Amino acid sequence: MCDPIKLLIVDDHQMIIEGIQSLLEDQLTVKIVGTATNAKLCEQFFLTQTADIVFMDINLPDLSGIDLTALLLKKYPLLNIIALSTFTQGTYVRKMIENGAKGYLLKNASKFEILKAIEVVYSGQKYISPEAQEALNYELNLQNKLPVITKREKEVLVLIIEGLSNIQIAEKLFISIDTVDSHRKNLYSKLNVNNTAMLIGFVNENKYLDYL
Amino acid sequence: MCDPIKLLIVDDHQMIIEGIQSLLEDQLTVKIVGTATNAKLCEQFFLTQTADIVFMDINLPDLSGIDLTALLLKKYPLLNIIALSTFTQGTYVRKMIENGAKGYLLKNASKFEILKAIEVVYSGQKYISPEAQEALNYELNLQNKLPVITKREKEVLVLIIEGLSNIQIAEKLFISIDTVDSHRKNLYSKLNVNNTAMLIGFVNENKYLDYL
DNA sequence: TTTTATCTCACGTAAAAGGGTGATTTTTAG
DNA sequence: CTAAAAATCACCCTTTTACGTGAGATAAAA
Repeated sequence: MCDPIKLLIVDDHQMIIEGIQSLLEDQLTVKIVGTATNAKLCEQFFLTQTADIVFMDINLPDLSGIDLTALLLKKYPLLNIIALSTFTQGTYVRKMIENGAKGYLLKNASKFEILKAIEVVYSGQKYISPEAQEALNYELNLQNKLPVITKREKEVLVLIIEGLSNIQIAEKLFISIDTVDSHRKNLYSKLNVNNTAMLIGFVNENKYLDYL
Repeated sequence: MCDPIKLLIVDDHQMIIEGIQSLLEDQLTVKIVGTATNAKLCEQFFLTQTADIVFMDINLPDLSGIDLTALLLKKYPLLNIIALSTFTQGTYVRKMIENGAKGYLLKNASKFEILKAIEVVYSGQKYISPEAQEALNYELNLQNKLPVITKREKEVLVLIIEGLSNIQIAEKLFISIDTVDSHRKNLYSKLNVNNTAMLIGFVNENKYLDYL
């Protein structure tokens, strides 16, 4: 018989760690070799030990799981990281996968699903939970449908949202007021709105700035 | 020796339920008499059974834990409900306490803190975790410092945020444009901003509409 | 009852936004 | 290298905001 799969759990919630341990304690094929409640402890773990699979929470106190994933994979490219999240936010799923995570699990996952994720990822494939996959599809779909704006337009957009007038924006970007006005008009046109409030509403509703 | 304290866990995350069970399984003073992964199942539980303490997650799939707390306490006023949340959002803490919850625990609570919360609440007192208390204080503090606006001003504010012009707002509220303009001016003055974008920015940053 | 807050409306002015059109330069990508 | 996209600027006109000031009507609180 082969060695059990070495699992590291990174999550700042003791309950979650205990929950996973409890769910997996009778499982001989998986062994929890460590737990970390923040990014720093996780990094320290890898200084002396290793793991086959990492369960990575998205929300960590010191560093986001998204960034920690990128950081770890830069050092240890062969690591199998499975995201562990409370919410099904397409943006998170997308970013984790982009950063090299091999799987995405929700915290309401059943024991069966957890084991499946571990096995699938350990065998070299990806495992994304159905809800997360759906959110990801929705996200990618939405992303394709969202209007594309240019770099400069984004700069102007951000400043508009911050409450600057066209004049102030012009001063800040060292361009003419007319140019700012042009960018503003193009934004209105592309995002299909016709005043500042609607512009900001669009950005908020679609979390538009996350895409740029 | 007295009977163990009957505990009901309401949380849609299997890991959390398992985690709490695992943390409390060697504890003879507490017995988990049920678990519910949504509001409906929780209500059904109380049709046939009862509990001394309820661990109530804030984020449930069908109904928020905040609303479910209010609903349960209307039917069973003597219930001891302890909120269970991932995040320390002052608004949540405030609303749960306002709705009659007897305690507030974070999901990164230790076994010791969980037991303490159960005991304190069971003895008739309130238990709010330090972080939650701090957030609550901050919230209440902030709340006192936030400008007060009138009912009508709020109506106008909401419509401004939705992107309506003064004219459209005037039509909607059956008042003159000048009146809308007055309300707008008063809003700007009270919230210390000087254009629409800053107004919306203020509302978003302070989650201002939650207070009204 | 009397004060106070709220809601209402009006007038006027200056600044800014909203909308259209067109044109030049610079960058980027095929 | 060349076509397309992006960024720049200009001018026009209308509408809307922004800001000030004042004031009557009504409802709530002291």
